[in-house]
Amino acid sequence: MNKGKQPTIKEIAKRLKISTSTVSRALNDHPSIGLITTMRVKKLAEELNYEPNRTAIFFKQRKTFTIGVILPSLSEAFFSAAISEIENFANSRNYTVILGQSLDDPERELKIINTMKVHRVDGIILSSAKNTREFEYIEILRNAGIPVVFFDCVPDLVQINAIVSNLKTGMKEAIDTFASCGHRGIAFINGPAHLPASKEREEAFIDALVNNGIPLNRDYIVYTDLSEKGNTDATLQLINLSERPSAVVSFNDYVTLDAMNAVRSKGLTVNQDIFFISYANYPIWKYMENPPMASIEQLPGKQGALAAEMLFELIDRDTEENADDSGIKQGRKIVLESKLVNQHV
Amino acid sequence: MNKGKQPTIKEIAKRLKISTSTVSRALNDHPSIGLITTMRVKKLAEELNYEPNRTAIFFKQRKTFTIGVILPSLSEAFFSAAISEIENFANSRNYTVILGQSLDDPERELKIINTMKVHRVDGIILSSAKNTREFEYIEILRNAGIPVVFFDCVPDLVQINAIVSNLKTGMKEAIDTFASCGHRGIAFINGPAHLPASKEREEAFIDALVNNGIPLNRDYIVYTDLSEKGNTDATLQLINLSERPSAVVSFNDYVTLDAMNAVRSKGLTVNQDIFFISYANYPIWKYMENPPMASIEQLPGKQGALAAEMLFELIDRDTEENADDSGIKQGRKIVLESKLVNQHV
DNA sequence: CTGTTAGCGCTTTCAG
DNA sequence: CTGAAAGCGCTAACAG
Repeated sequence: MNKGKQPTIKEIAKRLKISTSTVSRALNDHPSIGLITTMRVKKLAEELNYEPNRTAIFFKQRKTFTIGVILPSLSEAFFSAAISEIENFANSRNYTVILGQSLDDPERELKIINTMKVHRVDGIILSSAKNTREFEYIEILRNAGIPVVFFDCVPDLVQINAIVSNLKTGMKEAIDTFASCGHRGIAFINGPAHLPASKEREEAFIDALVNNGIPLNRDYIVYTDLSEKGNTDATLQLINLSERPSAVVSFNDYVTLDAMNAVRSKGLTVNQDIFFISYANYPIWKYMENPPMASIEQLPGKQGALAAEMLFELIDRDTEENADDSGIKQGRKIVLESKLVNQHV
Repeated sequence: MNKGKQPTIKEIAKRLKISTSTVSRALNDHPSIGLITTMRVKKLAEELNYEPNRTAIFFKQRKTFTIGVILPSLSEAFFSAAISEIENFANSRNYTVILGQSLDDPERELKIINTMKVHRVDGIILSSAKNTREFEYIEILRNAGIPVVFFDCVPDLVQINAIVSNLKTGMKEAIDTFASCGHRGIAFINGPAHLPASKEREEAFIDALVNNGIPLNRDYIVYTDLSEKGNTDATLQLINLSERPSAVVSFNDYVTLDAMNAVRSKGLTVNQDIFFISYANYPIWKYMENPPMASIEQLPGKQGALAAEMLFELIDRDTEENADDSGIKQGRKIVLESKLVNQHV
């Protein structure tokens, strides 16, 4: 029960009657240390059950081998898939992941970012809170020299690193699919208008309609704040139109779930009176008796992995002390094409 | 662009022509420092945008204000609900959460535990990997003086701290419900036999049958390894019996999802030919047209919060240096009753 | 190849 | 009320 009596290099040095620096070097396989000494040191370290005190190393090296991941919510399937892959990647590099959920609250987000800064994380992966409009933290982190990679919810700025998913390709496929099935009344339940993700979807929606020679009906675009009530209301708005649409693209699966409930509550039948396609983030369709017609896959796991990869590149670059300020890395963006998958029906 | 030129207490001391110790004390509101000095120090610190270097503090204080959370999977709803609450709780105490997913692999689990030990976390919350049979890490962590709280998947040992959910109450209610609806052919799709959680469920299942005067039919208890195939196979085993059961309790929602698919694939109808109740961990029933009859709620969020609470008690206790070894805290367990909820049908 | 020395930033006795 | 000095455990010039 050698409580708290963790051995240190000093202890090893004393027992071996050599200096601490030699011990340190031996332990780190420094080439300049003789093979025999190295062996002796390692052997004793083993015996004593020596473990380096990383807090000392962190302190000394100004590096923590820790990255921060900040997400709106840890309990949404999209994000848990992403973090799962991030953790995986980090783990393979012997990095540790620290975690924060913003709950889409900008204040909370800022607080988490500060905590992470204070913990001196080596980098941050961030999916911004939906309601964040001011991105002061970008400046804060830049000053602190902490690299950041965004994904999913990416601020509409140039000088940032991000994994973005091209929402347009998937939307086009969705509309094409609907059109080729003969649908003309195609509606769109979009998310909050201020989100880049909403704008992009909407543009793509309109483009795709035009492409298919379907005239745009403004009533067919409705908005939800993504709450259950918002989703339901938006859906009812569509259902109550004199000319009810027969096909609906929606912002994401959560919206679709509520929408389908609303549809049923009105005595209509999914996949008969009305068809759905949505951006995928909830992997349950295979279990539903009447799933949407298809999903636009956004590959959250892949996005997470790519974000991690990009972040580690930035970290490595920093570490290899590019003293020159070319290190002001211009924002780099990797685009991931969304695409239609899972023809459920 | 004061790159890397974070001000230190030394800097403040110099400018104010006082000693670093005074600065340190002032910053920490030490009572022995004069009000005026304290003010001056704080003011300058503010101006310089001083931020204490936590890595130095961690090093000095042998405390990292970080807890580790290790879960089998980050992408299962049950666990994301739990971690979400843990993060919440930790956040409110200004602690940081570091994260690891074992993917139910004992080796990986051990590796993560070592990483966390090395990062000197102040405590760990752990839901053990399903396949872990050897709990050497308990000893390791005890020696390292890192308190641990288990939840959900808890080793069957006495000297550990844990939040356990009493699976029996819920099972009893489930069987009672089935029985009161007139079901006599009640089956049980259990998880891997070696799990404490499976054993407990099975005991409760048998007890409850007896209680309701229903004779036990051994064929009505089947097992799955929780894979999709395992779930399907187990279900088919039941369906193919000469006397098909009319009601099924299953290990958890994921099992039920696959089971319901299997049932449908055989041309049977859920909630007509066969009824389901399962331990809840997947919040989607409200969206299903034919959900299970009810769910046995296990309150993952609450379990997480309780685990965090218990862990912080242990940490605080340690910190208030109970040098005496009464600190060999006997295992304490908090039991959470599972109960039947969501009468979906 | 190895030892000496200094120091990371902060806290904390011990003396005033 | 304040300062001087030591030290946490480790690394890294700089000397041999």
